[in-house]
Amino acid sequence: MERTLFMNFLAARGLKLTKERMAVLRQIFSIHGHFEPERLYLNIRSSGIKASRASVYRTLNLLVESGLVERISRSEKGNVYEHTYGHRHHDHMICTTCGEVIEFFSENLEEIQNVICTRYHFTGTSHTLEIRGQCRTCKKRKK
Amino acid sequence: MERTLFMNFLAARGLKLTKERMAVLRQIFSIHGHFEPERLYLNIRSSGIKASRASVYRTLNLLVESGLVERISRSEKGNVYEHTYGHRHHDHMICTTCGEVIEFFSENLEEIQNVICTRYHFTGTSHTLEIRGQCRTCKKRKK
DNA sequence: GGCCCAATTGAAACTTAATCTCAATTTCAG
DNA sequence: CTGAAATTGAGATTAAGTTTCAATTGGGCC
Repeated sequence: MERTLFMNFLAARGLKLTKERMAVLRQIFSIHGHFEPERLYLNIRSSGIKASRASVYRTLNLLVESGLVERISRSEKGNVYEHTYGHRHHDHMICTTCGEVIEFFSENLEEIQNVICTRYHFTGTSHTLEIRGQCRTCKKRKK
Repeated sequence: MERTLFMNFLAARGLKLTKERMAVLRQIFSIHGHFEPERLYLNIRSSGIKASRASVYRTLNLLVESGLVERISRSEKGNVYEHTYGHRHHDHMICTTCGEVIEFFSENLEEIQNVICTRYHFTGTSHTLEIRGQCRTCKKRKK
């Protein structure tokens, strides 16, 4: 699982397996869905493990490089991440009022992108689609 | 044109039409394509008009609110904007090898997104689709 | 196990984009 | 033209994220 993959990644780079790095990894994969670095840091803290903000950020970057975690957006108040290992690809809708993130997937959308790539002789390897607007709740509230 | 639209927007809000705001507007619409706030500020400066960074940022936000300008991404080094008025909406393909940016538009893609939004009771106001991969030239070269 | 050294850590300083403060200035309705 | 309200600029402030560097630690090697 992700633990082994991360260990292999570290080994391949001559990096060390520290308790701080393990704590970050464990915490990230225990979070269901999106998270911000600060929340990650606080979660780790409140779980009794001591790790500095610097280490949390450093490990986060390593995890992104390893492909286990992906940065999915930059909000007003910083980056948002999610772990990708064990997660099917999906896109996001983001409510600009409350910040809620809705995940969705559309086979149709994927297919059309392939068609477009072919038309432009482009070899697509990945994509990010972010739809911004208002979620049901915020839309109602505004009335 | 954009000038009139912006003036109407300001008037509707009881805001004033200042030379600084006009300078920002003029500069933005003279830039073909994407720009960053800092570049905008420097351009205005070097064109002889004096306007502070604060005013540039403040006006930029007003323009986004008015719908004349759109923030298209948040890069490592700040936000990237483009003016939308007089520009048809489009998405981007980015070659990860050479950095080339291909703009494209697909009515199909737009429609499917509307369908998805409806399904999730989400009121989409804008979106960003970025397809990463290799352009024709780089693909050929790699062989 | 124990040695050794490169990698890692934490605390605090730093960086950078963007926002805020507030006194002085400017706009514009009347 | 006048005055109230909005705006401006310079510099202070904020906050996310990175860097610095001395002290600590992991892990290959014997």
